[in-house]
Amino acid sequence: MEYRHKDIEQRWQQFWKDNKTYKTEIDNGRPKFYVLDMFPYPSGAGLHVGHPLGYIASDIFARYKRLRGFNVLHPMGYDAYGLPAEQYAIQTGQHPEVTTRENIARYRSQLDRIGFCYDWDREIRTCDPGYYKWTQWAFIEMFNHYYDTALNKAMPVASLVGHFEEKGSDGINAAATKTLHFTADQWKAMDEKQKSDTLMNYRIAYLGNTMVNWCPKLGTVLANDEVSEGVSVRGGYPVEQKLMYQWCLRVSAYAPRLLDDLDSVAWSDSIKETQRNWIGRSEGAEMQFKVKDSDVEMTIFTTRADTVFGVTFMVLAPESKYVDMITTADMRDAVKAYRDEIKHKTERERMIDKKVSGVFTGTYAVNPLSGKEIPIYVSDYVLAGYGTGAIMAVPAHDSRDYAFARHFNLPVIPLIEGADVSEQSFDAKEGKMINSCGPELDLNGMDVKDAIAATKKFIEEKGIGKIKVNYRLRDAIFSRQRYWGEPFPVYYKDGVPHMFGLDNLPLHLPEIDKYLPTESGEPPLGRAEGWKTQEGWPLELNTMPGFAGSSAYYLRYMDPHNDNELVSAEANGYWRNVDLYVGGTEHATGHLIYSRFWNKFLYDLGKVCENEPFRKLVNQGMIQGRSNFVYRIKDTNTFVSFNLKKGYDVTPIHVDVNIVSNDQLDLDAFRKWRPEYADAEFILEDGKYICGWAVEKMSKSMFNVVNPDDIVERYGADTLRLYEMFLGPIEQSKPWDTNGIDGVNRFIKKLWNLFYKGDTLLVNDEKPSDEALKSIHKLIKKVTADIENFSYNTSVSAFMICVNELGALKCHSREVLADLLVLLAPFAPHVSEELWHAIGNGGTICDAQWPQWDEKYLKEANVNYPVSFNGKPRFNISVPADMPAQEVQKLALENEAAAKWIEGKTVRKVIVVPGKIVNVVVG
RNA sequence: GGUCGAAUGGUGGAAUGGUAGACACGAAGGACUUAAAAUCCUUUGGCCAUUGCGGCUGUGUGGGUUCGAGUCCCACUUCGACUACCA
Repeated sequence: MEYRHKDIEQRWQQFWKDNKTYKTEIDNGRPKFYVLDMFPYPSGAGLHVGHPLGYIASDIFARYKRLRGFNVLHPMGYDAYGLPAEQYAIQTGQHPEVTTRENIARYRSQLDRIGFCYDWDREIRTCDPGYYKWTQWAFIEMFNHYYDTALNKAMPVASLVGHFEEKGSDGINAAATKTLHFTADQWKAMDEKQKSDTLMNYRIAYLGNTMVNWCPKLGTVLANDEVSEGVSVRGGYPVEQKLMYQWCLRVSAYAPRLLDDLDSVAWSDSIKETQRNWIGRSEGAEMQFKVKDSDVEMTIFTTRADTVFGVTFMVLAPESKYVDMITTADMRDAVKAYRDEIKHKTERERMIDKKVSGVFTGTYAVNPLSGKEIPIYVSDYVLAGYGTGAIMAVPAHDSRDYAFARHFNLPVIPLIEGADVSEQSFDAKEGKMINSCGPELDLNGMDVKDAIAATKKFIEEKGIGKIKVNYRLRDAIFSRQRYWGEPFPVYYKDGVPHMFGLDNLPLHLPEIDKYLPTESGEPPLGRAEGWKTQEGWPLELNTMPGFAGSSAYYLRYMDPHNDNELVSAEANGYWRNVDLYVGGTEHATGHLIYSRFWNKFLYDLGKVCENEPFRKLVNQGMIQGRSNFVYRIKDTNTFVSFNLKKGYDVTPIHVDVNIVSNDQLDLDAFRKWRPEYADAEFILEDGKYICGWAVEKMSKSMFNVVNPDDIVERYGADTLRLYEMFLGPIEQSKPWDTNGIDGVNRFIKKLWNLFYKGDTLLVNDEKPSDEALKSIHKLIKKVTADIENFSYNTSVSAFMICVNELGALKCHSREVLADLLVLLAPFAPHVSEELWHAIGNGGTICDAQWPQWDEKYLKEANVNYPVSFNGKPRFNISVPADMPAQEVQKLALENEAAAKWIEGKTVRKVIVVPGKIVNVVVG
C-alpha cells in the first residue's frame, strides 16, 4: 500500500464526523481545558494559507491536551457582522446575510479539509438572533448599572437612585462623565427627561455628547482602535472629529482594573505593554489657575508639577469650554476663525500638518505659585479629550510647548541646572532645580523627582490642586450608523431612552430596501417600515459596532444553545475561562481590551466566575506572501532568467506563484496564464527560467496568494499542518514559501515506510533495541516539552530525526511505533489515525494515552570531549545540575576518561562551576 | 518621537552560558534507470590542507563580565512590529 493522502484524509474526516469524535460535554470527572482561536470574519476572499497558522497551532495543543486526559473545549464560530459585507450589499443590493452565509459556507469547507478537532455542535455566529440576544442583554445590563469607585465594581443604577432620593449627589462614589452637584430635593423635582439625563452621567452604557471619529466616506462613527493614522482601518478613508450624541460604554471606569489585572495573565510582555500604553496611566496633579480680572478658574492636568515656575503661557484645546468663557471681545473673531479652521480639518490633516498654529484669547491667567501673569492661547496641539483640555505650558521642558513658544516668541525659562534650551527643550526628568522659588515654595536645588513630590504636597495643602491619576483609555463609542450589526434594544418614549425587557429579546434586525442612509441623513434603519414598538414609540436607529458581538463569544461557546442565559452557572463553573487563546497581535488594543472589560462587568454582576477571560495568550505571527517575478526585456515579449538579467533593460513583472516551483517558472503554464504571454520567448539559464522573489503582503494583486485547498489537494492536510509548523517559531512573522514542503511530505512517506513495504505490514512484536528505545524516548521528551512551549518547529525536526533513526535501525516494533503515532497525532492526525488502525488498534487515536519517557533510556556517558582553550588543553565533564561542588571535583579527578586524558600531563587547574561543568586545564 | 522585538550559511531556521549552523530546502557529485520522474547514498559556512586522518577563521559593529559568550551587560548600526501631539 502506498501513502495516499486523499483517500486517508477523506475517510478519517468522515469517521470523526460520523462518530462525533470531537463532541465535548461537561465531565466533572476530568479536568477541563479550553483552547480557543480568535474566530474569523468570513470575508469574500476565503482563507489563504496564512489564516490556518494559528488554528493549526491551537489544534495541536487541543489534541495534545486531550491525549493527556483533559476534557478539551475547542470550538469555532464566525464574527459575522462587519463592514465589508455591508459595503458589498450597498454595491450589489445583495442582503449582507446572504453573502455572509455564503462566505461562511466557503470558510467551513476550507476548514474542514485541514482536519481540525472542533466541536461544530457549538458553532456560533454573531449575527444569529439566538446569539445576539445576549449581546443585547449585556447592553441592557450595562445601561442598568453604574461603576462604584469605592467598591470597585458595577452596581445597579437603582441603588444610585435610592442615594439621590436621600442625599442628592452628596457622597456618591460613581464613575461619571462630569461632576454634578444636586440635592435630594432638586433630584425629586426633576422631570423624567431630566432624571434620565442625570443618570446618563453614571450609567455604564450611556448616551453622551462625545467627540467622535466620524468617517464621512463610510457614513459612520468609528472607535479609536478602528482608526489608525487618521484614516479608517477598514478602507483607509479619512476620519474627522465631530461632536455627536452617541451610545458609549464607560470602559474608562475599568481602566485601573484592566491595568492591574494584566499582572495575572500569561500573555507576552509585548502585548501587555501595548495594553499598558493604550490604557496609559499617568500620575500627576490637577491644578487651578485663576483667570485675571475674572471669577473663572481653569483646571489643568500636569505630570510635571515641579515645572510650575517655568509656565510662561497656557493653552486651551479649541473645543474647550473655557474658550468662550474667557475670550476677550476684541479677540472673539480671531478665535472663532481659528476654531472654524480646526473644525474643518480632518484628523489626518491635523497630523500631516505639523505646523504650529494657535491664537491668543486676549486674556491672562495668574500662576498660582509665582503670581506671574501669563497669556492664554488656543491651539489644536492640546487635545480636548485628555485631562481637562487645558494645559500649563512649560516651553523649557516640553518639546510641544517649546515649538509653540518659539513660534509665538514667548519666553522660555529653564528650570533645571545645566539644561541647554537654546535649540530644543529639555524633556528628561533629571537634574537639579533652578529658577523655582516663589513666595511660599522654594524648589531650588532639589532633584526633579523630589521637586515633583514637594510641589504636589504643597498644592494639595494649599487647595490649589490635587493629586490625580489620568488614563488615556477613553470610553468606547458604541453606536454605528450602519445596517449590518446588532440592533439596540432601545426605544424612545418622548425622547427618553428605554430598554426592552428580556422577554422581548432578541430585537430582530429589520428588512430594508437599500443599505444606505435615509434622505434626511438617518442611519439605514431609518428606512425600515414600522421600526417602532407596538405602542408606536420609535426604536433606536443605530446598530452596535463589531466588537459588541466578539466581546463575550468565548462564554457562549460554553453553553451555546441556552435560551435562558448567556451561559449557565454550571457550564461557566466548569469551563471557567479560556486556558489558551491563539490569535493575532492586531487585536491588542481592540478586542482584547473590550473582552476583558465585558468579562469584568459580567464578573461584577456575578454572571461569570473568572475575573479575566483569557489565561494564556499566544500571538501567532503573520504569514506574508512571497512574490515571484519574471523580467521582461523592455519593448519586447522576451523574458530573461533571473541570473542573466544583468546587461538587459528589464521590467520586473509579478507572476502567479502557483505556476512557479522552487523559483523555476513553468513555461507552458506561463504562456497560458494570460493571452499577452501566449507567444512569450525566454532566455534560459541551464534550460530553466529562474524567477526573482520578494516578500510582500499576501494579496491578489501580487499574485502571491496560496490557497490551502491547493496544498491539501496536492500534498494532503497532514503535510500542510506539519509544514506550517515547520516554517518557524509560531509567534514570528514569516513569508509563506512553498519551497521546502517536499521535505515534510518526504517525512510522511518515510514514516509510512516504517509500517509498509508495498502491501506488506512490517510491524512486529519483537523487543525493540536499546537504540530504538533511546530514539523514541528522546522524541517523547522533546515533543512533550516542545508542545508545552509552543516550539512546534523543532518538534517537527525531532520527528524527522526519529523516523530516520528508526529507519536506519530497521525498527518495526509495534511498541515503539505506537508511541510514535500518538506523539504525531496532534500534528498529523489523519495519517496517525490510519496507521494506528493498521497496527491493530480500535477506536480512535484521539483517545489514546500520551506516552511517558523513561530517563533510563536516555542516559549519556557523562564524559565529553577534549577541547582546546586559549591554546591550553582542557577537559570538560558534564555533571548533574544539583551535584555539590566537592563531589564534582572528586568526580573530575576520579573519572576514567578524564584520568586517561590527564595522564602524563600536569594538572594545572580544576575549575568547578557549581552545578555546571568541570574544566580540567592541563599543560 | 515612544515602546517592544530581531540581526546566525545560498534559503527557512537549531543551539538550559559549555563541540555554533540541528532539521529541512536548494546546490554539487554518485547509485538505480534506455531515459526521465521518484527513491537512496555522499558532500555542502569561509579560507587553507586534502595518500596528513587536520589547521585557521566565523553568529551585524565596538567594548565589557566569565575558565568559557550566538546566548549576559553597555554603546552603536540596520531592520521589523505596535503606537503616537496623552501635557
